[in-house]
Amino acid sequence: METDAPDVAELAGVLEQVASWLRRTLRNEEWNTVALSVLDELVREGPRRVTELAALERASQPGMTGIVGRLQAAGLVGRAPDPTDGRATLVAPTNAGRRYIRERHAQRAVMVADRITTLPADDRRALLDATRALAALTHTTEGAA
Amino acid sequence: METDAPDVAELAGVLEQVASWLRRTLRNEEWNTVALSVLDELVREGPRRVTELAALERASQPGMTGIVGRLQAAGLVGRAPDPTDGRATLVAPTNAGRRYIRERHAQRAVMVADRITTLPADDRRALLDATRALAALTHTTEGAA
DNA sequence: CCATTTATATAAGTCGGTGATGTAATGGAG
DNA sequence: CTCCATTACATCACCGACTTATATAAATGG
Repeated sequence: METDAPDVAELAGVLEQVASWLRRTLRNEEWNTVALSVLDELVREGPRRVTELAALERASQPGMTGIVGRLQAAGLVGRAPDPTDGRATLVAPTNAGRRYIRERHAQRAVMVADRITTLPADDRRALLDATRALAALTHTTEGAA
Repeated sequence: METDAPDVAELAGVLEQVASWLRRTLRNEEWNTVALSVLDELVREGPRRVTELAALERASQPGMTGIVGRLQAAGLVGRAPDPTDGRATLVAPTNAGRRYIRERHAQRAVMVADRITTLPADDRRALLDATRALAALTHTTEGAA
């Protein structure tokens, strides 16, 4: 067997360790992972309904209502009635929310950069080369079935 | 400026999206992230004290005692007194715990493999080539200061 | 052998989550 | 238009997991 060629199972294991490392390192005291993910999604993709957010994060609708409520109380998102459907509420980031995400991204970039500078040059190269592929990995196409 | 060359900030952003994707996709109903990480750590690295685990996961010691207690109640880990220090408790995985982690890793590998097969060949290549670098990224040397 | 420190367990309280349910708006059938 | 089923969101009651503070037991230093 060729022990040098990493296989998919090995990659899968490493990915989970990366997730675990990020979780321990980027931990945020004031907002939990789901709330941050919601805010990030809203900043990246624009306004969303509460139910859409709940489905995205695999959370319950009441749970998402609570998260949105806390984000709103902190001034990071706003609620507005959906003009196309009177039952729905559109959640959108405020300027403060966008700024918060921007600052968090900057901190995170610094942390990752610090870490990367300690790696050998070929590892650094491999990581940067994999950026696009990693992004493609997360662009879920789970609608296909 | 060269828009084609991904920089570190972009990589950092993508990494967080990978973490978010893994969180949503590999979600486990019966055990939370920290408990799974603890069990994984014990299987990979061997027995650990409760306090060591708490520090690793950045959790409080009582919180970790609870997690270990639930894992023990489910038969996935065992407690034993540390022969070198009567105050300490060594937590070690049981065979059932090792089997649980093995099965979870297998499921995870299948999921990642499915996802990867839908990617273009060069993305697949880039990801596999980055496996070692990603692993290196998580081998924290934060003791250095 | 007593005092201090260390490792873990227990207790009380808080916070965030879920399921069940209520309310308001939409949309199709008659 | 009226009625009814469906949909979107909010509210309620409850539960589980985490936190700080404290207790217990063992090690360590005089």
